[in-house]
Amino acid sequence: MTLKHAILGLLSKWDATGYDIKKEFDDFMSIFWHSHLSQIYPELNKLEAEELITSKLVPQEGKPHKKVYSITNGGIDEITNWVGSPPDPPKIKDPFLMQVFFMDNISADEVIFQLKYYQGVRQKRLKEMKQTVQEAWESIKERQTMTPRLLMSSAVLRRGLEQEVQYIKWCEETIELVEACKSLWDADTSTESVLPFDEAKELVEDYFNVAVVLEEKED
Amino acid sequence: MTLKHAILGLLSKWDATGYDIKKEFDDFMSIFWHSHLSQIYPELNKLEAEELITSKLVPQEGKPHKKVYSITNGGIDEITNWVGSPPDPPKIKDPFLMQVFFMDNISADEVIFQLKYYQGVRQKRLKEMKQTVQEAWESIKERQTMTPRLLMSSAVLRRGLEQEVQYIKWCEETIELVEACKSLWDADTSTESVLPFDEAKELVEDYFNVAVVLEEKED
DNA sequence: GAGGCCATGTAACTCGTTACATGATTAG
DNA sequence: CTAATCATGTAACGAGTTACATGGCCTC
Repeated sequence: MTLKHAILGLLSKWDATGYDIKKEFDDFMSIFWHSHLSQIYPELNKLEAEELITSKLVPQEGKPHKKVYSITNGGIDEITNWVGSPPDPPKIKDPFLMQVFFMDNISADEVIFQLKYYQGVRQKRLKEMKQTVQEAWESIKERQTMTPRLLMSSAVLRRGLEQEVQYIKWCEETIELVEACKSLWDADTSTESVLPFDEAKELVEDYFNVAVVLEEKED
Repeated sequence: MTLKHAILGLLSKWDATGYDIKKEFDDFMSIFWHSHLSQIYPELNKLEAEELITSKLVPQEGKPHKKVYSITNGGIDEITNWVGSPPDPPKIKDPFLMQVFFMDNISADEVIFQLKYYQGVRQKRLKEMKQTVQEAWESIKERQTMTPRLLMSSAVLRRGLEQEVQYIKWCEETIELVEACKSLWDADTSTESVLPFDEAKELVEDYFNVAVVLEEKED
């Protein structure tokens, strides 16, 4: 139940409509959250019923009327409490990594194609994020003020950027590994694998070591 | 709808019971997937009805009977197809990053406490993963064979490890940043922020640069 | 004697996604 | 004239979580 906190957190910064909230999710919070309007609107009604937020109708010309929500004291309590509460252990779902895990079912060339394609997806995402961060940073420099709010969002944005950079690098290195080990896929025809085990072993160990991940391997 | 593929993928490797599948999820696939037994069992029945898998009852002594599932040709088609199909763009949910995003609502000391706590959570996870990988790697070296299957799982495991390493590093660096900018939190009392903007700016820019994330910043 | 492991499930509920429904304004 | 943006919602369905139910065996 965290959509609740995503909304309350946002409303602890500015008043907003459901539509605004959706845009904020997509623009600045997509690193850690996403949701549909059809989920946001009912949630807003629920939060209003719980008296954590209030709304007022604002008529507009040439545009549909809008319902602007504000947080209540109860809402502030709820979000402050949640932010300070023990974080849940991470529960990751990454369908692409799952596809990779099962890619022994397709040919080496197809594996490389998939990795390249996904690398492109992530590269595009990174580019967009970089632009967002850049623009945000420019406006901070103009205003010449730094606040806890800006500091914490910067931290989260950096985490988002570095995650993308790393994923792209991983794709790159994994493509190289598969390229080097391609002959393993044709091994069913001969009794012995075309690539000798010791060579493959070396390649995989190097692949792990560039990631500085198994330093104390030999002790 | 990917639980389906998680199960089919696994059964494309070995026959297994619902219980086995759950353990495999938790032990080797937790990097990219998780599920509850109460979700797995009904899904298995559904997949059997769709004739993508079949089952046979195996009675056991001293233990409850078990239902061992095997994949059918239809199941193989389904999983092969899915693995080769265009990957979905990532949709991440990271409640801890969301907490961080809203941590301007609590004190700098509490922020640091939360970051340290979560760093510990991730460190524990990394340690467990390292052990799993080490054991898997030992048994591969004993068997002296490398296959596409082993190669692709290594790739995924490395991604999991490096993700943890990076998250831990990020916690560390973010703690340092908050430590250095602590005085921003007391700024409401004085008109001018205790930490001058230019100093804060420097700190944040360094923080971004250690992540090698905004190289082309000045051009 | 308490708790964990093996083993399978149902029921109730919450959360998340897709499709449907409406309707004016503006940019390409 | 088509698509996007602004703006709010409902309905149906699918996915995921928590609680409940059963029961023997083994370890601390």
